[in-house]
Formats: sequence, structure tokens, C-alpha cells
Amino acid sequence: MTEPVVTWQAVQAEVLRRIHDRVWAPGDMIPNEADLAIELGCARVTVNRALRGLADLGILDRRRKAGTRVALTPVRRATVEIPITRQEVERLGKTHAHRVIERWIGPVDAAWGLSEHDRYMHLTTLHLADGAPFLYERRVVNLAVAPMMETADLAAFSPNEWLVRHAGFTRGDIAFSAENASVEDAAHLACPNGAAVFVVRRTTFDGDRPITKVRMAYAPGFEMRTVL
Amino acid sequence: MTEPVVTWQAVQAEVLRRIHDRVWAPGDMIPNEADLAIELGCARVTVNRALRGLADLGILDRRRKAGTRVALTPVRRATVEIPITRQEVERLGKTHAHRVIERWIGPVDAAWGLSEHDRYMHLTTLHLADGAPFLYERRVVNLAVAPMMETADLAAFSPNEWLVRHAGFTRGDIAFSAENASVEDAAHLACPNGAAVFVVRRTTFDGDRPITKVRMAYAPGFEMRTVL
DNA sequence: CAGTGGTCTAGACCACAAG
DNA sequence: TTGTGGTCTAGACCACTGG
Repeated sequence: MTEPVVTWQAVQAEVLRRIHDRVWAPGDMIPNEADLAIELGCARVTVNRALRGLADLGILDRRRKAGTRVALTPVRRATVEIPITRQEVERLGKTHAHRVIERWIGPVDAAWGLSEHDRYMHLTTLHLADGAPFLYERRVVNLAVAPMMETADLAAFSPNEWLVRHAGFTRGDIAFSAENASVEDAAHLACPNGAAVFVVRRTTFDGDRPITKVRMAYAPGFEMRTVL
Repeated sequence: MTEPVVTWQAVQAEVLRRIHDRVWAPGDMIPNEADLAIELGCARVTVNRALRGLADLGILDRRRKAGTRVALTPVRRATVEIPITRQEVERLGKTHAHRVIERWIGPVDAAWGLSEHDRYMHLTTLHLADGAPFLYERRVVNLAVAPMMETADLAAFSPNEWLVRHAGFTRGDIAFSAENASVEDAAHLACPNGAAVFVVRRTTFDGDRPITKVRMAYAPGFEMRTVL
């Protein structure tokens, strides 16, 4: 006999328990929402909320009519936090500072994959943690999309932070990779030429028009962590 | 006058529109759920569902009693997919294969940070994409926690895939970083010594006992992508 | 066609935390 | 203390899709 369950968290925990204890093995079908609700003594919506969460994590596969089954090959989804650099540094208990190294307006190199007709602001920024190089960032901003950037004061807020506060909600894509530090990277990050640096490339859109593209190179030793 | 809105997706879209159009700027308080529900002509639960989703993405900050505001410094949360390697390779349109290079049972080196009293299976595996080295993986499995691993047939399924199918639901933590390829990495990944490799370190737990720890080094050129 | 998940509603009570 | 989000319920209809 199952104990009565009420909250969706409890339902989730019970489902996870059954998966863990192999009452339901990977690939197995589990009862439909209505039946589970009756068995666990709660409303169907509650079961729905619980199972939906597990499906979002990739633990369950749900399809209308086909029902719900335990994922056979769980494509686990982990959530990584993408904070602005200042917060990232401060979370490490260090003091953040940033320096704008270069700032000029001009056309964009074809290598950036952007419309070559617009004007762009080119920004090179170094972020410091307790005075040591932390992140070297090279960015182009499309002034046709974000004209207010042209006169932005970047002393108090870094380019990214400034954009975040003034450009409203945006979509974007992001890619993580490892690269050997270029001469330029090495010089700014104070690391050996060729050292492995964690690189984040990010494009931010306003609708379907790219606002900004950036390549961020973290000083050696950087780690991005999360749980799953 | 606002058009009537019904679904939670529509509510979300409307809220995003208002943020984007700076009707609500970063840092601003937005109306409470009840008022929004009336204004948009839907049930409060619907508004709740919509706003909760945006809060999960880091776009809104919500606190009981304090209300909901547009995040000032959005710690955006991106979801990265952690598939099993076979799927990852196949998604690239390539053929996956894997070779177990080393497999032995013995104590664990202190460097792994695991209990040194248990017996461990040590596994070294190379994953191939269209025959080319793709991922070099070094893993230890605690046989006290996952004894069935001792007799596992790893010809058809790689160690990770086998564990996923037989160890039930597990928690874990994961870290991404960049490292210069060691001599060992370089030999197996067929890349220059010192090349930048994308490294994933992962610990998987059964409750609070570590089942397995693994270091995965991807061949140069690997990228992990997502959207935000 | 019919079963399953997806969602909406109206009303209710609870938990938390700001003032 | 009291306003705000968090959640539950019962019932209903819809949307998708497998058979």
C-alpha cells in the first residue's frame, strides 16, 4: 500500500524512487496520469506537474497517446548559469574590475559572419579578479541595432553588463569550447602561449538581427560547474 | 487596450514583449499575478505558469510578498544536453564505435578523491566517430556500489551507457574546462601534445555514495552548443 | 477513432517574508 | 500583520498521434 502523497515534489520523489529501485526500469511504460493520480491520492494536474518536470530533465519520455516511459538513453539536461562576469568573479569571493582595452567604430571583418553594410563598435575588454586577468573578451556590437551603445559610458559597467541593462530582453546562442591561447590571448591573460583556454562564443539577437557577437577567453584554470 | 490572452505561452510572449519594448525595464516591478490575470483575461494559475517559466530562465526575479520584478542582472540559465556519447556522435551524422583500452580491478589512487577501502574497476575507453578519435575517457567505478559492473559485457554498450541502463536513476555533478592534452591524451586522440582539449569531469552518485568518476577529453574541435 | 498528455478555470488554502 | 507567490483540487475541453 502506498502512502498518500500530495505535493508535486512528493510525487516526483516517489517516481524517482521507483525508477531508482527499478520498479520501473529504463524503457518501461509507467501508468498514465489519471491512474497515478488515483493511486497516489492527488489530482491529475499534480501528477502532470511532477512528470513534466522529469521529462524536462530528460528522465522521462512523454508522448500523447503513447504514454510515459522511463527514458532508455537519458539525454540528461543540465542547467548552466551564465552570469555576467562581475557576478561570476564576486561569487568566487574576489574583487572584480574591468578595463576597456580597445574601442573603435568601423566595418566588421567577414570572419564574424555579420552583415558588412552596418557600422559596428569593436570592443576589447579585460576582466580582472583580484587584479589578475580573468577573462579576455573581444566583441562587436551592431550600431544599427543598438545605437545607444555608441555613447555608452563603459567605466562603471562592462560592455556586456551595459548591454544587458539597456538592450532589454534578448535571445541568443552560445557555444563552449577549448582553444590554445593565441599570442593575443596569452599577452592579455598572462599565460603561456598555447595554454588551453576555455572559450565561450555567443551571439545575441534582437528578434532575428544580431546585436552583438563575442568571443570570451577565460584564463587557464577556469571551470564551469553544474549539477545534474 | 490589451488583446485577450489565454494560453500560458501567450502570457509569456506578452510579458517578454513588454520587457523587450521596455514597458517594463530591468529592475522594474511588474503587476502581481492576480492583477495580470484580470488584465490579460485568464486564470491566475495561467499567469503563474508563465511567470514561473521566465523566473526559471533567470529573466524574472520572484519573491513572495516582495512581488515580481524584471531581473536587473540576469543570470541567464541555459540548458545543455548531456547525451551519451553514442547519441552525440550519431547526431553529428557519424558512425559511433568504442574500444575498451584498459579494464582492471584494483584500489583507487588518492587523487580521485574516493574512499580508498573499496574495490574499483578502472576503465579506459576511446570513442570513435567515423573511425576518428572523438573522446578519450578514463573512469573508475566503485564496485561496492555497482557490483554488477564487474561482469558487464562492454562490447555492445560503452561503460557509461551500460551504467545508465543498469544503475537506475542517479544524481551527479559535472564540470567543464579546457586542458592541454597530456601525452596520454594526445596519443589516443591523435592530436599534438599540448593541444587544447575540452574536458568534462563528472561524478555520479547513488544517494550520497559515488558510483563512478570520469574524466572525458574530447578531441580538438569539439564544441558544446546551446541556446539561451 | 480513441487514449494520452496538455492546458484552462475558479476557488481555496498555505508559506513565506516585508513592513 | 498582510500581501504575494506557491500549490492543490475537481472538472472540463483540447490537441496530438498511435493503432
